[in-house]
Amino acid sequence: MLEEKPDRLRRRTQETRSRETREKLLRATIDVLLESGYAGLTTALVDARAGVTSGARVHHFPTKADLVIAATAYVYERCGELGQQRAEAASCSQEPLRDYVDDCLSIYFDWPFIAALEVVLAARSDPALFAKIHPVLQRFHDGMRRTWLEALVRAGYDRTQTEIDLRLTLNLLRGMATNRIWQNDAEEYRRLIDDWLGRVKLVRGGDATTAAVAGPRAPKRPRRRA
Amino acid sequence: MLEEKPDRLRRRTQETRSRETREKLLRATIDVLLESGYAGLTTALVDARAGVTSGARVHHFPTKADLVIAATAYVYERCGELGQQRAEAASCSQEPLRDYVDDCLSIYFDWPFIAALEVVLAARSDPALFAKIHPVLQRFHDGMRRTWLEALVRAGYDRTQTEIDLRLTLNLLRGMATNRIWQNDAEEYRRLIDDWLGRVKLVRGGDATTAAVAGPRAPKRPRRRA
DNA sequence: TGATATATACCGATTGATCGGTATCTTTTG
DNA sequence: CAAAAGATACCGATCAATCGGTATATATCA
Repeated sequence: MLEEKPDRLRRRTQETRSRETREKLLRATIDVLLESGYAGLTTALVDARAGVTSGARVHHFPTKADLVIAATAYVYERCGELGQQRAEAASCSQEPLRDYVDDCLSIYFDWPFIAALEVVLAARSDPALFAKIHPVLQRFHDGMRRTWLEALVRAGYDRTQTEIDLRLTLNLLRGMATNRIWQNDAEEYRRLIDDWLGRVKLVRGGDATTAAVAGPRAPKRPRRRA
Repeated sequence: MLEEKPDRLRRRTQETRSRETREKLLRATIDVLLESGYAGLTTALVDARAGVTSGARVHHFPTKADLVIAATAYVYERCGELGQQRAEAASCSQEPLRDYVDDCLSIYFDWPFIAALEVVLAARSDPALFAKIHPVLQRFHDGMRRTWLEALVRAGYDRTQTEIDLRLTLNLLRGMATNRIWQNDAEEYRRLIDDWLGRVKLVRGGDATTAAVAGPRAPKRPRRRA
């Protein structure tokens, strides 16, 4: 009864097997979270989606909470890395605040926001879950804010004002993202965002048509407050 | 066998009994929704909170979904009425956009938003629930937008620009409200809102210090676009 | 008015299904 | 072989909904 599996298919170390199963489970958890919500997320659904038995799941993630937390952290990690890359690229862009918006949109107008919101809302009435999820969120948001702030400062933007601009922009987009759950009027969002970006330019540079466009090339600190 | 119940306690019509029970159930549903979330909302919890038997609940609201939908509509109705009153009062106020913000805050920075978000997010993955909840949301938002827009126009604001301002403001506040679920930094929100209101004034009137303040007393149409 | 009929409100035990978690056994890897 | 990984069977708790029945209010009519 010798196994005749070709060598190219063998050589599966335990670490590899383990990692693969874990990843399948995490991805499946996100999928189910998006499709059925936290309330509809059952371990059986995750097992089926991942193509894994319940025993395997329990082996890696003893409880449902462990699974959800790990999945959320997994998502945020990817998003954080992506954001960092984009921020770096944006620091020598023509319109870095627009790049920030685009980066936010890729999170808030897409599945990562939905997944996170499902978990956050569930954690609202589950102290144990909240305690574990809070540091993950905190870390991600602090990192993103810091990364983008530095990138914009490097591009010649005023630090104090930009800090406010970033926060306003983020909350504006987050509000739209929340609304999008039940009403997705993409055209309206686009118009509002354009209008908003126009105002930020106006306030920053004093003149709408020249200031921000000059941004990176002429880092002469175009400040102006109140 | 004459009944000697004093007259002041008798005369409970069926309609009265019915209304009382229904209202107790709806309030209890909101309470449980806020305390335990949609996932943690069980009919037994609602029964206990309302001080009503399961039979009574079923009689008025056959299914859990019926209960939740009715409760949500109940909340939105109250909020809509309140908003209408506030908008009317604001049309002859010193700073009506600030009044709009305050009205929004009373909804978004308080329990109505939480309750609504729980339901909306649940409805996201429950088509039947979604179909029933969508008209309720649509109606409320359209009403509020229209009410406040007319109030501000009456106060002398430019219609086209104000429509955008209202939408931007709403989404900004909604974004903060969503963030508040897991991180409540009231002081930061206050600063951001002030900054935002300052910019809106700036754009509208051309001059930050005079334009909007002049609003109601001198409704000389302080328009000025682009 | 008062007796009767009917409709509405309410009760609570039960049920069938679901779900998270445990316990145990088998397979794979080192 | 030993230990990690994975599979299978099962348990106890929970929950939404059903259902047969009682109590109260209202309509009908003699």
